[in-house]
Amino acid sequence: MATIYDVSVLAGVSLATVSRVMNKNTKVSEKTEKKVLDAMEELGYRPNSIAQSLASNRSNSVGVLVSELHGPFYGAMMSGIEAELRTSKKHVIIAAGHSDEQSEKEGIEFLIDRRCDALILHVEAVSDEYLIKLSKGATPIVLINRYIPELKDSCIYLDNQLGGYLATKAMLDTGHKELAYISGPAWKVDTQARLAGHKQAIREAGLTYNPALVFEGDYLETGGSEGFNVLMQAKVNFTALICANDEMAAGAMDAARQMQVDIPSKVSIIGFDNIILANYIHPKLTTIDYPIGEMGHMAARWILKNTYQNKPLEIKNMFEPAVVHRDSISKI
Amino acid sequence: MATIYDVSVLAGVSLATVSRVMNKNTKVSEKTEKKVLDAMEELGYRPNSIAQSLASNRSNSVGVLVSELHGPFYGAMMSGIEAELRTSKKHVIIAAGHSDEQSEKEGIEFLIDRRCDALILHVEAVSDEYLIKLSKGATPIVLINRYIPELKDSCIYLDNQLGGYLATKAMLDTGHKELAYISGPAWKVDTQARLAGHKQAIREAGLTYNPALVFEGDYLETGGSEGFNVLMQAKVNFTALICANDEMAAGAMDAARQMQVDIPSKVSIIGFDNIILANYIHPKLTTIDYPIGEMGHMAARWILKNTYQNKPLEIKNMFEPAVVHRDSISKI
DNA sequence: TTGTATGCGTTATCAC
DNA sequence: GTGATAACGCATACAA
Repeated sequence: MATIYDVSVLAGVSLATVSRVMNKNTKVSEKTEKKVLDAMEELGYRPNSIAQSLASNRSNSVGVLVSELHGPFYGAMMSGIEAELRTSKKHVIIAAGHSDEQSEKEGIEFLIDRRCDALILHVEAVSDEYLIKLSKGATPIVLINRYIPELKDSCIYLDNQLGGYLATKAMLDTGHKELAYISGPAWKVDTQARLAGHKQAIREAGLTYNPALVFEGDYLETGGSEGFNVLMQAKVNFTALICANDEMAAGAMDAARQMQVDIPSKVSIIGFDNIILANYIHPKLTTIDYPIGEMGHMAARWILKNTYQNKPLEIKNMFEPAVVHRDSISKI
Repeated sequence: MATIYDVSVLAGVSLATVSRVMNKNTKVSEKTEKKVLDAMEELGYRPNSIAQSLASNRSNSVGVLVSELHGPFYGAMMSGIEAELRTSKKHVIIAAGHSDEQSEKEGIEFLIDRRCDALILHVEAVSDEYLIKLSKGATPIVLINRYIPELKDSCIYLDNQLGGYLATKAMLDTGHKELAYISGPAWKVDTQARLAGHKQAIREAGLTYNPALVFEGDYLETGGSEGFNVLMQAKVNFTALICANDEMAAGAMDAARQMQVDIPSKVSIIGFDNIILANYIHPKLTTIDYPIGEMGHMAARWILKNTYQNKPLEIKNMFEPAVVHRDSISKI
């Protein structure tokens, strides 16, 4: 592979001059520039970005840590990030954290060792303290889907409580008064926020919150089915079921079908996240839109602005969810 | 950040010795090793992988080019790749090609410039010639989901024709004789192979292939709906519909529901790919399993073996699809 | 076993 | 406007 040195020899200029025409930061006379460009062309020269990084202390890469690489949610997020970064010639290094503390920490260290210029983290298992300490380090970080007061400017998050509120409100507004709820794992912050929104809506409606109508799921389809079965067998009545994510809603719908419980005439269901699946199942799932792709874009833009000083970009930290009306809720 | 130099000073040894204890390739006395390790610990030393790469001419990173970052298919693939590579401390740099020739080429150059040790490519738009020429370069490449005779040892692919054959055979075996087919875009190689398998099965069954029963879709849900509608409006009868991928099958099922055509009693449907969606829709979609996650693993293993000389790993180039029986086919 | 010296391909700070 | 030359942080051939 041709190096900058080869180019300089062929062009009959110094090594520094070649570097200059590449980086366009210093004036170079037109004719020497042409000589250099021609030499590059002839040699098929491609800069070695590793060497560039070492010398400039900039890797032009941003590390992204997600829980899983598969799944519709993270796909949309990474797609948003990549699209935004690509236009600025930055690139993405990915790692998976698997929602496990040790694994998440390893992933983060891994990315820092690669000298990423900044990190976009979607982490669930590490503590706030760890992240706060991390943010004091040399590598800027932006948090997606997590809100930490001390780090609020670098958090891109959804108002999960509002989402839980809106989901519940959608049921209340259509006349439902007996509401069941399938939540995510209790330790997750978004689980807590969504449930808090649920309670808030119930309170505002003058109803009383009944823990017997809540089932703790796992954000997986199976948890949804299980939750539906458990709730049906319990001695509680409900006409509406709020699921903390779409996958559990799909599982619940499946369980309902097996029990011959018609959706939505017998039980109305609403999901959360608006993953692509929601539009495919039958009846099409009414859900809460989680603009994760847009949030990925925003996280990338945050980095473009704060780490690469690109432009005076507008940053929006908090995103608001909205109800996507489809066919899984019926009036009562 | 502490450098190898800082460590050497604190440990009272030479710079080279520190490097040695890191790379474990040369013998170092136990006590000096301990001195070094302690110094590293004390300084919180983390090797600069950029500098390592420059000096060793190894980036320990493999570039992955996929068409899209979102979507269940690529997610599963990347997940397989990352899992396999992570265990060997290699990392993944991703780029998206968007099924566009120019974009795919840019992505590839981008990854090569980053001095990836090897590339895993899922490309559709670039020509065989381009890839053959590329393979002669310094960076090893492995192709996923593409078969090029000249490059066969570095291709990890599915027997798409067999898949098309099996899908059709599944219909024939349950008594169907009037088969409609919704294909992908004609220019794609997997489209062609799947259709070829379809024709082969028809031929073997002693039936005649009727182009009027084939609709060219786009591998998207909308293409499936459109295809179903077009086929229904045409003056052709069919009791079975073979879709070249699951998304189109889902679209077709949706169109069928709107036309009050019951699946599978009136029309049986089979998909292709076995994306996660197939298990969520109703009726659960019978389809052809595409072990893309496993193939991602294998591609990564190929690189571990050929580029990093890791172990005597077994490489399987061709994967065979299999029918996943669910609920969208009924006997006739 | 350990140390010295050189190179990897750039960028950047000086001079001129 | 252009050219030397010193970093950048590490690996490694060669000595000792």
